[in-house]
Amino acid sequence: MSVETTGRRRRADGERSREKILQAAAELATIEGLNGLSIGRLADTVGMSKSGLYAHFRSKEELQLATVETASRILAAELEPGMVAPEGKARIVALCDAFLSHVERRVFPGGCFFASGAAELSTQPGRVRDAIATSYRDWIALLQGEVRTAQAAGEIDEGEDPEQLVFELNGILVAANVFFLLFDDPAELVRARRGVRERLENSH
Amino acid sequence: MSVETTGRRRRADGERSREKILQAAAELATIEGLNGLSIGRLADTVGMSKSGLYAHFRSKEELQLATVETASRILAAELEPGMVAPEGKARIVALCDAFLSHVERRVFPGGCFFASGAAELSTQPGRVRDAIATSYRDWIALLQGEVRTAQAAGEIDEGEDPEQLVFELNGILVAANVFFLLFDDPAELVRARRGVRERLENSH
DNA sequence: CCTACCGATCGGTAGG
DNA sequence: CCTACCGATCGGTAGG
Repeated sequence: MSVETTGRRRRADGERSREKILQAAAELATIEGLNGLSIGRLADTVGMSKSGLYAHFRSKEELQLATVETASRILAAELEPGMVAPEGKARIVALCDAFLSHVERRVFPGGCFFASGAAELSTQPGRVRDAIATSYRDWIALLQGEVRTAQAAGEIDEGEDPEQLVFELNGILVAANVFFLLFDDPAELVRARRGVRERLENSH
Repeated sequence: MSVETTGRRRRADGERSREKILQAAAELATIEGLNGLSIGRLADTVGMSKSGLYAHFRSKEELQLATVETASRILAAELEPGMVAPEGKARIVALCDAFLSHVERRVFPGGCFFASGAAELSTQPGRVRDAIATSYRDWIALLQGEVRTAQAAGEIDEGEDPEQLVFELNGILVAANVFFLLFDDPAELVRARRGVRERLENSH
């Protein structure tokens, strides 16, 4: 076995270990918060020493930023069933359903990672807050693009303001997330699915 | 000056001091979170020693519970302009406007105390979480009552499900709160006011 | 309401 | 990736 092979294996182990840490961090952060998440407890969770984590991330902020990135990839994978639906109105409904499904299945135990992170960090300036805001802007821009596509296809009235419509749809999703968790009641998700559909019907 | 008078004054001083602590706690909690709020920093903020706070509150949980109660009274006072509007549809609009106004004026620097608290504590069982859930239920029940009154008066279609309608209105308010803070953009509040009005118009 | 203190835990570092 | 450690801060208490 050459030195090169050993080197590759070591690097691969490091990658796997890093992924394991970030997966746990993304889940824990939706319960403890991104600030409440402590490196000591995270280390215990993944069966590692605190300084073991510092070998992967130079500071808590670096860990938080990598965690946001990981959460972003997890959410993108969850939204994939929506992204493969026919563009326009159908895709908007499928994206909203995929979002609500990932909340219901508690992919993140504390609900949507970004709703949780936004609520916690919206008043705390810094790189972590900015990363969350950027992810949210991307999500909103994605939905707005689909609204415009739907308008061009005649599925949604040209008189609808895409920003207004997406604000309202997103409001339904955010509310479903927080009240599903607070009241532990799936009826909130049912109301959200109905709300999304009726809002889109009323837009044509 | 009698002993009795001194006793009364001392008690009044204690009350004022307690109110000062709780006012600061309610504001700080929307930035640091109800868990992130530390007794040491809160003591510094109000110019008192840590153990001075423990003379008022036996534990952090007691302080948190008293803080939720204070926030509830602050919010009720903010909603008063809505409560004095004519019952039914007008009161619903006025209540939503009063809510959005208190967010815009940053009565709590981190936005709605209960949205912030719900996002933080919805997955953390305990008395504080329960107190926030109860306050939210009261708010929702209040709006649902106004919807039924409006239906009885013929202002809102009898076919509307009050739970569904209030879920959607509340969704607009929750979304306005989080995105106004995250993007620091008053346009989110404009969209919320428009969304509330259009949703109510479409219900008749 | 204060000073003085407790054990536990925080983020982070030295050195290997 | 580890052990061993740092100063700071946490919630909370003793005693006044």
